[in-house]
Amino acid sequence: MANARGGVSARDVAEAAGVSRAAVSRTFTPGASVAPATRAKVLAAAEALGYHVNYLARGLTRAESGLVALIVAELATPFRSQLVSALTARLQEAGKVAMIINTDRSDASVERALRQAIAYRTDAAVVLSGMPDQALADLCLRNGLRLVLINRDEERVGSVRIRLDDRDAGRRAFEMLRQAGCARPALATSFAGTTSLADREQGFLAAARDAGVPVLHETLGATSYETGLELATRLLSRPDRPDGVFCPTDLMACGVIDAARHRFGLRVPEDLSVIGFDDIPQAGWDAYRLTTFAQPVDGIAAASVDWLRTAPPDPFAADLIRLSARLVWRGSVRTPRTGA
Amino acid sequence: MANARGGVSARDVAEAAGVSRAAVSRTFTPGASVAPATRAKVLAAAEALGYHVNYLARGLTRAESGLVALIVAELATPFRSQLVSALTARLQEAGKVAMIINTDRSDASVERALRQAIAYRTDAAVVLSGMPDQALADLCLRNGLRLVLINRDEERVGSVRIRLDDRDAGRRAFEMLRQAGCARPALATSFAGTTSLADREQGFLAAARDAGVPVLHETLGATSYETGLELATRLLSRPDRPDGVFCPTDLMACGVIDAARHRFGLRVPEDLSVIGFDDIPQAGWDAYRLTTFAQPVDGIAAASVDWLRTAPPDPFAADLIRLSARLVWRGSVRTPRTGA
DNA sequence: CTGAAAGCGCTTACAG
DNA sequence: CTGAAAGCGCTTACAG
Repeated sequence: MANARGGVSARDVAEAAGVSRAAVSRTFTPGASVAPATRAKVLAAAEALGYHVNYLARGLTRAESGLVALIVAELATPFRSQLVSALTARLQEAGKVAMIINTDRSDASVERALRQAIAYRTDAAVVLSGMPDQALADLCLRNGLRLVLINRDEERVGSVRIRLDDRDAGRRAFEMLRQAGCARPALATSFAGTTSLADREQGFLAAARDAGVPVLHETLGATSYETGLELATRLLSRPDRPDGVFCPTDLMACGVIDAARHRFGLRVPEDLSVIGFDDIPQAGWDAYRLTTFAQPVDGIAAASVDWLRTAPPDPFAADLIRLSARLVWRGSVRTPRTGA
Repeated sequence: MANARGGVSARDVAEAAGVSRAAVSRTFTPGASVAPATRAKVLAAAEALGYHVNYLARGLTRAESGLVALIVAELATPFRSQLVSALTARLQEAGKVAMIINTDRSDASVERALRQAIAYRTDAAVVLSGMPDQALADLCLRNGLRLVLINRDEERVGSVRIRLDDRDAGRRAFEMLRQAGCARPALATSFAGTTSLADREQGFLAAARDAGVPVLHETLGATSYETGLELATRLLSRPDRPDGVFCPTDLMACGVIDAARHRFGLRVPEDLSVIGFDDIPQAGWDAYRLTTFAQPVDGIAAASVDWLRTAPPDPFAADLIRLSARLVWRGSVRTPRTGA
């Protein structure tokens, strides 16, 4: 009981059990060779004293700390919190523990977050928001931590990116609107500049171009419910009112639906078809029944943790894992049958 | 560059700067005395090498690790994720970092979580889900970590509980329904047995008893949207159909509103008044406009972190901090004017 | 299988 | 203000 915070250490246990400190260490190291009798004595003493291996000290001698940093902005958002939850669970299964670091998405705050991760010698940092430049990524590498970039576009040597087929989903969204008989499709976008968002939008626009159909397009604020509300208000106030709209985010789509219904007295999908992206829980609620693309949240988490466990560290490779967004058909898009 | 994971250490910096390791340490210790010139040399060398103080090692010598464990189940729920987000932010402001540990709320998993926190020598554990028994709490204390119990009822010596005036809110909910002219008030509860939930319900029931009004009461499942849907379905199928209902959770309230509207064709609040609790973002959405009690999420986070910073550790005291839930009046309860 | 010893990267009295 | 030294709590060859 002689350390800085008065906890119980391996030495206390060793004394109580009448063995060496090494024997205590071995007892708590899977696979180490300890005689059953020794082991039993150690375990008994440890239990009696309330001993727990100090992972901080262990992290100092071993190559791994067991810590993984999750770098994220706006954690309270439905999609974000689902992803963090899945990541935390998967990490736990793999014997790691998640440390969460908030950012505001600015370069400075992402840098601060990463430096924090380095200081704690986390085994890896999973970036959900913002984007470190290559110099920062190199700094991480040099300090022995691996980088997982989720839904980020630019490649960084020594890291893995996990991406969806956003562009393709955007195209499919357009096709669905066409098949639903929408004559005036619209796109509601935000100023949040992440590439996964941009890809969804580009895909939609490209498909429209190919089909020779003009699209009504409004852009505003963040990817929030409130933005959806306001965007719909603008779109639906136009003389050439759209009859179908694709939102790169479910939160925006919920806002669009509510504005259409409650502020314009429109019916969804009869008067306006709406397609979202993410498949947050609210998308399945009776008030929305939103047709949307589901992000494979658990698949993303599993792929991240798997890569960390199995991919050999390679400071020159920039890995890429592509996952698919699955269409979830609910009631917010007209079917040809229900059609106007 | 000689450690287990090949990172850069204070020794490397000391060599490069031509000073002692102690000088490097002092440069990164606020308030330590270092000559400006020495400091400058160290900083330059550190920058060039990409050095970061190893917090794991620092945590070994100092009394604090800077780590705080957040122990939580169902992180992806709106209220939970808001609280975790606020806690993380406040902790960060205080120079700490949050480690999140998932539980399934069972005693075994809470114990596992706490032992994990002890192993990492976190400065504190904030318990949002489940409840450690006194023996476990003692184990934490003995290992130098403080306990913050949020919305938990039983007191634990050596910890602080942060509680709301749940009982009172329950009473107020009943009064509101009465004033709205509801003749057949109902209570929709879940089987989730936390005391804050129970207190809200008890308060409601007690007020009804005092007023001599019988209350229709159904109980089911978890505190989820789905439970709300099902509970409303049962309640609204009864011959003595309620005209007002209090839900101890906004998620349940959203389910109740959706069932009333979309499955029974009822109007809210004209046919059914609904009151929730939490004030999750969705409560403010146009589809719900839910009248509810707001949990002071940031206040809870601030109080937690403040206590950690300022309350002197006392292994015999069981502190209690009471916060108020603020009524947020929106449109889901009839006003006497709109009344039937 | 076991213990003594060295080492991981820090910090902190202690002399100077 | 500065450095040598001891110590925090572990793990891991190294002998035995």
